[in-house]
Amino acid sequence: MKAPNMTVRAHSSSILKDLSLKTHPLFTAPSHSSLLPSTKLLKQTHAKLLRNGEIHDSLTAGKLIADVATSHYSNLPYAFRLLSHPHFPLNTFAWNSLIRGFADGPIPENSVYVYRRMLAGGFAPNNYTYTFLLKASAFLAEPRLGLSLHANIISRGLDGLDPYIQTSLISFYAALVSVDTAQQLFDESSMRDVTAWNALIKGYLASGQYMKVIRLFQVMQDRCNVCADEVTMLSVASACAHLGTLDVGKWIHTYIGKNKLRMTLNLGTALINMYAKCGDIESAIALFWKMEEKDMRTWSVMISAFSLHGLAKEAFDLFMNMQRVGIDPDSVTITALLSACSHRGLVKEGRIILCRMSTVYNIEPTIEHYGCIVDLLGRAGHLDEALDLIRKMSLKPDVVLWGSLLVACRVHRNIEMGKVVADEILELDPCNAGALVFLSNLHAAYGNWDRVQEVRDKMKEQRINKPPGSSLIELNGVIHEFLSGDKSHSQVDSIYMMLDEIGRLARRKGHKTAMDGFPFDIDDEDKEVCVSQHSEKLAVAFGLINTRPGSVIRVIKNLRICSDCHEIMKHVSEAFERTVVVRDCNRFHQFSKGSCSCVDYW
DNA sequence: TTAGGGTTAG
Repeated sequence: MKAPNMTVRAHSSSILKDLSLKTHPLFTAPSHSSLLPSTKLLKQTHAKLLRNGEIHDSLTAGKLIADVATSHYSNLPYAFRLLSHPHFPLNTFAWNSLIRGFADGPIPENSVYVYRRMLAGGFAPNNYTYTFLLKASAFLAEPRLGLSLHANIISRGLDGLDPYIQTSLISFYAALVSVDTAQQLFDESSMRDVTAWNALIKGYLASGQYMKVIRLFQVMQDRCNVCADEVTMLSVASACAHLGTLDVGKWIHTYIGKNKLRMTLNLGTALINMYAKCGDIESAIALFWKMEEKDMRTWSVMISAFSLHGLAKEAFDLFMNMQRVGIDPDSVTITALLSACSHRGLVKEGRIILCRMSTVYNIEPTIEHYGCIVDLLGRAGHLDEALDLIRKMSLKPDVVLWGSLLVACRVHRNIEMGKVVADEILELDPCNAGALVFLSNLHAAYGNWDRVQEVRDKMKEQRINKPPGSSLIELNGVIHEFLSGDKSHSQVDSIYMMLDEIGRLARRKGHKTAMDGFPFDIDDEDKEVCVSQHSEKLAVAFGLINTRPGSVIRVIKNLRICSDCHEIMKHVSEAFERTVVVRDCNRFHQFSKGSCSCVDYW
């Protein structure tokens, strides 16, 4: 296959030319007394080879470079000096070893510099050389570099011969260009082993095409007779977690056991995450305690699982437990903990965690941490404190951070602050749908219909839309998706009849449609119709029709559940004697006997 | 004597 996008390739040559060896604080050669044991040994070997003259033997010298370059990245300048010595017997293996060392180190662009020196010295790169360089280009998030390397691979006739290069290219295209191009390369490749499949599947996972991940996993085994391995299962488990498909998730857990795949630390962690994200917290807990080995990620995943399910106390207990067994939290652990505070309104605890971050845990707060705190303070009604925190923090606030505060302003009906926040958002992102809708509703509330029209026109002109609400529900391993007001499902008539029935039962219990956040210039009746056909209601109606009485109905929603749907779900759980679990973009809501696990705080 | 695919929060 030819490298796509020739225009990019034409000017990408500058990437290979305008480079020099970059330094890094970690590259500073350690003083003699602080030499790592292995470094000391390497220097002794070097000295010995110099003394006995074996350094002039190309194979021996190459081995020394390889050992030095792959020992620790602080030794990379040492390896580079060795290789630059005028009498050093250079060979491709030595060059590759140095490229490999730099590609895995803190400054991957140095590997490209070494590659350029290798070419200038008249050495021909081989198939090994490009696997290291393509990895470096992925680390550097530099598509032009990868495309340029692909061009070199083709011109040297190395494409299509080596499965390692093929997979490296698939992986590079999936990560930095497009998964479609990766798929094209994969289709044209004659060597589709499990690693190539894994690279492709990972590409679909990274691009958010989760159903495709599961489909590919099936095709790979059923039609192509390739056995999945632990790495495949990691991607499939992650796709299940995103989709919330518990049945498929359970099936892959069984598949791992049946096919005797190794339950690695990473795979166990991915499965815990899958169970938690699919709403089965009990299985997540059971697997967590069953795992003999747990690393910081395993603990963090479990803490965030508790957080997602509104179990803040359990999240804090586990956090303490984690430290007791000597595992330090990282930035993700703290995010999970702060998010647990947010879901339960634990303002005091959240403030303490923020204070301790840099002093006790040695973690500098990032914009995400501030996001959690702003969310926590905002939801709890401490709007002034949240705004003050944003103004005082050393980081530049982003749209997401302001967005959290805007949601809080809407919930607590602080119109004045909401206006200020919406302006801040539009300053950063003039097309931000959330801020524009807020302003439109604000003008409508004051009857400024001209201004409303102005905002609406702008949204129309720029084709700005809020993402449509979508809900997923799994039935017998098949995922059914519903959009708001969806009439495309084959069971449309019975779904809408069930929806009417739910509405009747709810009204009998005194339910009145809650239409918060809706444009004020739509007729009340229209608003009611819109709300009554929200995607999660359609999914639950479908679930009620198609599942046996008493079974749990699980729905995954892409947006935050609205107040009306939240109330309706409570009625459904009571009237139909069903547990309804809804995962919205923030957390889980478990409705049972007329109430929700979030105790109406979300 | 070197190589490809890896889960987590927001």
